[in-house]
Amino acid sequence: MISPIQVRDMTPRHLRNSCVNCSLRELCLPIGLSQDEMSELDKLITQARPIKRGEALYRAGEPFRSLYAVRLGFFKASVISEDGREQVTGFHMSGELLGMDAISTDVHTCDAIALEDSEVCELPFSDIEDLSRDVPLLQRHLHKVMSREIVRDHGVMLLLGNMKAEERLAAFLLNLSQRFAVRGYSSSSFHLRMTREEIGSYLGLKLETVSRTLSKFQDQGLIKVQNRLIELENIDSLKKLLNTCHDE
Amino acid sequence: MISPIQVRDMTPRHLRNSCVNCSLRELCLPIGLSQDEMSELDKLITQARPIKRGEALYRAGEPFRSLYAVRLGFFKASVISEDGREQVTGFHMSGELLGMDAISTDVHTCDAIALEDSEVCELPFSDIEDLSRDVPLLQRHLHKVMSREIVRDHGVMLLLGNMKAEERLAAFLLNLSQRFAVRGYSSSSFHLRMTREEIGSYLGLKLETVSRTLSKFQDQGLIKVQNRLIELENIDSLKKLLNTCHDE
DNA sequence: ACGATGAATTGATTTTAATCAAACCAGAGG
DNA sequence: CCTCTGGTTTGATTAAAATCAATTCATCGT
Repeated sequence: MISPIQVRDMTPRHLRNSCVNCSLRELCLPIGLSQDEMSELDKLITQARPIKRGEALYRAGEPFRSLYAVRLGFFKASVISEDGREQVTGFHMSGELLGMDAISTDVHTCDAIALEDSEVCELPFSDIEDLSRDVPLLQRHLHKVMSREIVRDHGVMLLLGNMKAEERLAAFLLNLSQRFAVRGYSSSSFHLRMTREEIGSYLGLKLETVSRTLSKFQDQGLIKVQNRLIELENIDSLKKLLNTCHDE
Repeated sequence: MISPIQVRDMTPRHLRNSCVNCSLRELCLPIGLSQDEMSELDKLITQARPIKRGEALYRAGEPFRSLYAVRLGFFKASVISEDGREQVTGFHMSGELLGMDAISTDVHTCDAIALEDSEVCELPFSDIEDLSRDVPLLQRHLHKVMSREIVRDHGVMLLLGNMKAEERLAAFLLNLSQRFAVRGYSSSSFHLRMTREEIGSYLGLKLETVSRTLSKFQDQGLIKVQNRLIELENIDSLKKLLNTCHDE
């Protein structure tokens, strides 16, 4: 049986061959399924579906049928307000689950757009529910994954409600860094898949502010920026930017 | 059997007597359980627990065992960042469910503080999971409730990321108004249970800005403010404040 | 290789909300 | 009834980020 640790340390390349593995990281990884349960799960998962850069995996308003596990690539999820303002609610990379917002109304409430050529596994939600009735570990894990999304959202609220531009950017870069690290990529050097405007939308800033703040970090020797390539040169100082208490 | 509409229209007073009813609105209301299933559910629910104004229902760091359905009263939920900044993540009133963030790690990540004398039903989560394996409608509904929380959080992100102070306040007041209405209270006249500072924390504003903005609304004849008593005098104009597109 | 296009940077200015500061008010307890 | 306290309002000033505007840069297709 595959232990959580083993899979967690696998490089993305290793994850490519099995669709079960792809969905494992977020949906059903740390749960120790039996062989039988694994193969049940396997049946559930349809062929991997490729999504080209710029394409939508789904859009707000479309009927909800499935969750999607990102197998490969990079997505942004965003909501559009009635008056047309976009708010990016998250960036999602391999192993993460998309579409949980849609369960509540059986209609997608976000757009999910691929920011690079990507692949997803489609997980029909009614199958997940059926299976999770028979496999308590899966049930438990589904709940954890949804809860984790709520916790993540609370973190973003804290960021948007309390932090200054510099802190937001620092938090953003450190978060990306950490997530790349988990996936076996460099934590200190990575390529941003999104525009400054999309970063700004996520962080509640205008694109000019994002650009300026990145430049400032560069001037301070914290990072190196070459267009979308970011190198973190002083992670500790970035972290200090976050922990420094400003008020009271 | 109780239809959703019936219960939805019940006044809070009617909801007092049965603990099942209290948790119905959010957790298991719109699902049409059989009598048997209802009584199963009933067993699960422990005695209502009173929480005095100012007391914590739970605090971040405490082990997670149960979700809580607010039976009566008013709560704020808030996260504290490492450096001590508070972000109110939500206000919760009767019929709403608290604690879903804790499922992910089995530890509470928020504080939940009563803003007036309140009562909650404790719903041991392992019981919910057990029961929801046998009662698909409950399973489905639990998923919907968690998903709704995610959608709600996305709405807050949109508010924090995109809106100006006036829009945030307008959205906040209209949201409260609507939620009071659903519970059979006046939608145009209500008492704020929270301080200006708590409103500000939720909306990503300082308390002075909240106060000033309320005063401005009053000057414009949109609302009347007498300390914590709010009267909405021109709901349409408040809504217009939201829908008006400012950029592009 | 070259122009076109979308993205990013940088500067100048304005707007917005935060901050600092000083009253003011309402309710609780003696 | 009065005082104390926490909460609120309001004003003056400052700080932060948005906005407006102009280049510059990078990529892609021809």
